[in-house]
Amino acid sequence: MDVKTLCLGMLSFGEACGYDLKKRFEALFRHFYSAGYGSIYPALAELADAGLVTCHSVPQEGRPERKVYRITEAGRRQFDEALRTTRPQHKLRSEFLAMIYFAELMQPERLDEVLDERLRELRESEAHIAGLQQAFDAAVPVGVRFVAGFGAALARVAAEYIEQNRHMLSSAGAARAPARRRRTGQPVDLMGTSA
Amino acid sequence: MDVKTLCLGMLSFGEACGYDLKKRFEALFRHFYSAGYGSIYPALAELADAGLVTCHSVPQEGRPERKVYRITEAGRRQFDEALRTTRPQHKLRSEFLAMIYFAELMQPERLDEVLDERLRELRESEAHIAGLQQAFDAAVPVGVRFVAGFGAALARVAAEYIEQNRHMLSSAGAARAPARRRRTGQPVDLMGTSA
DNA sequence: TCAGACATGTAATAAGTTACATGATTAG
DNA sequence: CTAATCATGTAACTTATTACATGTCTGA
Repeated sequence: MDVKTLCLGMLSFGEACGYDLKKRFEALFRHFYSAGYGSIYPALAELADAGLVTCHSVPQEGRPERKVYRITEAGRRQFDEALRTTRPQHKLRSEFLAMIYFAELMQPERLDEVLDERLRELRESEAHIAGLQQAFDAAVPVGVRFVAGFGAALARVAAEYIEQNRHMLSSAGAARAPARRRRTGQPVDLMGTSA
Repeated sequence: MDVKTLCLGMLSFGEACGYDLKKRFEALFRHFYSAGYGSIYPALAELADAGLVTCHSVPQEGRPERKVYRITEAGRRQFDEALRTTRPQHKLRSEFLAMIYFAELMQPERLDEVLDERLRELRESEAHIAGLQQAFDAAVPVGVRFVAGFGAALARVAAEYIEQNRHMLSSAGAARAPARRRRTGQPVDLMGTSA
């Protein structure tokens, strides 16, 4: 599911211009998918070229014109096909966790800074989703509800985990382990394969 | 934190060849970071060019030679710098959630298939991490423990969420909502902005 | 007056994934 | 005999990110 397919899917809920789509992605997909103008506009142009959407320009007073895109029947078929055949991946790329992995090489202040920043982002994400959920009415598709709840659940647990376990990263534990490794000079058996 | 920096960090725990690094990434980073040979080998070559690691070839009988990489002092400084200054992002790209977002457009069987597949992957991830954790001994760095626990917590909650909420995606709810939209012909207000 | 919303796009760049290419050994 | 493990790499491809480019209106 690339940005192109996602735009197609979004348009199946109703017409929109590129700017609208960006806002919707921002509001609803923020916690699990990102898409900037640099990928949305080219995607819409390609969809139009392929006849999967139509585009009509709407001039406006005092603002730039809107290019409103609407999905075609061919577009709906194409999206349906994508839903049936695309393998839905779920990929996390966390430089945060990668960094924490090396916690013992970090300054305690830096470590706190990184953890606090992540907590702040998680809290913000929780609040954002809570705001969305409050605005949901009966007509909101079940999938939209489901993914919002999913995001809320993950953010809550991630924040709790950090709060409840960050103590193990601080001085107490961090001071001993590296000392031991420096004494022996042996690489750590990180996978338990040599034991 | 790109693959290059991550290789540098891994090498700070002990020397290794590209093949080893791949295995370690696979074992320890699998749930939050992916790196294939196609990114690891070029990364190591660049690190060597920059003098951040040294490389010595070790011929072996009956197997291809190993190119063993060892981090240099300059390399340690560079990695330290990266830990101090890199902004640790945490990015999820979930085509799974994107697909579920459109659940009402999916065939019930396909929906089940997708949910079951994700559950299977989550269970596998949980089992994999549990295996790692059992092999941990006292010398395992605290950061390694922390990220393993983090992954376990997230996988558990994700699986629970799916199991406890998948019912809302099935026929009962899914049948009504789209009907309403088709009757009115109005785009759904997905962000609660027009309410 | 100054930031932010509205609205579109292109081009350069970065980065990773996939496929290709090779080849011996070993366990089932 | 067949698949997996060991071990290295390149090249093409796909994709998204970032910076650039432009300009008005509105609210604080």
